[in-house]
Amino acid sequence: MIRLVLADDHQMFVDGLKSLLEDEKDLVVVGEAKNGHEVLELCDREPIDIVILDINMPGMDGIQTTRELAKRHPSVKILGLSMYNDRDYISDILKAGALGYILKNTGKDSLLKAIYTLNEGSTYLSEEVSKTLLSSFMKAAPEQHSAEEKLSDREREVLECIASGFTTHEIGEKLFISKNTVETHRKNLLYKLKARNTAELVNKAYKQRLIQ
Amino acid sequence: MIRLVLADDHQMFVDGLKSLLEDEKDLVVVGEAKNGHEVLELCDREPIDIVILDINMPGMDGIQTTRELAKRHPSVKILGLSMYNDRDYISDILKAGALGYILKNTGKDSLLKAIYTLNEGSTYLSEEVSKTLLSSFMKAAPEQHSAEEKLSDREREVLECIASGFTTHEIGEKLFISKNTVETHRKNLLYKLKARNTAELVNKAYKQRLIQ
DNA sequence: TTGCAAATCACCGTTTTCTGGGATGCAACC
DNA sequence: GGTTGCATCCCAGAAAACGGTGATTTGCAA
Repeated sequence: MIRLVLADDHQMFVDGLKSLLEDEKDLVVVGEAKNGHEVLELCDREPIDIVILDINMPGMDGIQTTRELAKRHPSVKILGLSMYNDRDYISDILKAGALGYILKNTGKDSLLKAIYTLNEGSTYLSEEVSKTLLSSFMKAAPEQHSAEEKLSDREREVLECIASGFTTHEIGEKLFISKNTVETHRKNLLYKLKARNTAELVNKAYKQRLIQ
Repeated sequence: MIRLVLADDHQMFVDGLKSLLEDEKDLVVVGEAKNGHEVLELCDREPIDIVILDINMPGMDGIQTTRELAKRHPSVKILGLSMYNDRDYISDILKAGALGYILKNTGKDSLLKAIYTLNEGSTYLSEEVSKTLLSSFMKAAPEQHSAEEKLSDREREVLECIASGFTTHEIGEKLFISKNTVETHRKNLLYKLKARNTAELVNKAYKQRLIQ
């Protein structure tokens, strides 16, 4: 029996969801909440498997609630729910500790699938959500070809050392090459990334996701 | 009927997986690959629903393959597979365009669940993987207060200029202060962020989200 | 009012980076 | 068999960063 809590400030939505979920034999809704504080109280009081949490709630919102809940009750699985297929919402609530995210316009099937998947500790993101998150990931890493492909393995290695704060001499010792060689790599890196000095080099390396 | 491609450089593993998957009536393994190039060739030749891809392959590895595949055949769903529950692996392959990630030590059930979930375009991360990713997310935004609050406005301003590649002298002109002052700010920045030189300074500034 | 922290400026010697050369061996590709 | 890219090594002068120390002004808060 999976024990659920529903949290949404629209009572009618909660009622609908509740009736829908209780058609399932192995699900039971043990509590409802209109805001974050009520969710935390419910979870403090009795063992809960999954909290289905609207992101947009008055007072303590879904993100904050998730963060606090993940800290106080790490075993409770959190399913984020929202009308908006918004990259920042998705990313924020996942970072805060939610295991899944679905949109309110997705069907019953998707919701049930999310619940059962979360119940075993895995992650579920519905189709549209996956797409949004991926496309933003892809955008975040634009033309790798611009520079990434132009850097040799050795150059990348030296680049990392430079960013880590090692001097040319230290890098030479670390990689068992002469400091002159390291200087050459450094020169080539500056040229390839069009940077004026090490500071800008590290900056551009970050922006082009060559490090971290 | 879901059309699969299996990619792993260990033939025995591929064979085992294949026999396991073909017990399922609605799955068919239409190709096998030992490296990234073979995967791309297979997907160029015929329509594929899901590629199950080992991350650690000789030659073109799983990450690169995913990136290229996502570009050439966006409709193909990619399930990352690896022995290692490594945050960087997981995050890299998801950023590259994979929809799911499971570990080789997970059972048949989890694999099948992943396949069916991916097939409808949703995301699947197995339990351990979710935990790893979450714990790293949680760690990724720790004490911003540690340093952020300690930097003065002026220091932040100088920091940005340094990261942009301006020299001390140039920054002085830009901010209408003496280059000596800029040097002092630079020194204080190095001290406060515990960096050994500008390169590490910019690096740490990024990691602590002080810039960009 | 006292005290502290931030911002400003200064000096100076040492270390490191930056710049712009030149050079060789090796492997892959055409 | 030639070209190209990579890694390796060398040099030397100019520019910048680094490290230490000290000082003044200003503004805010205890």
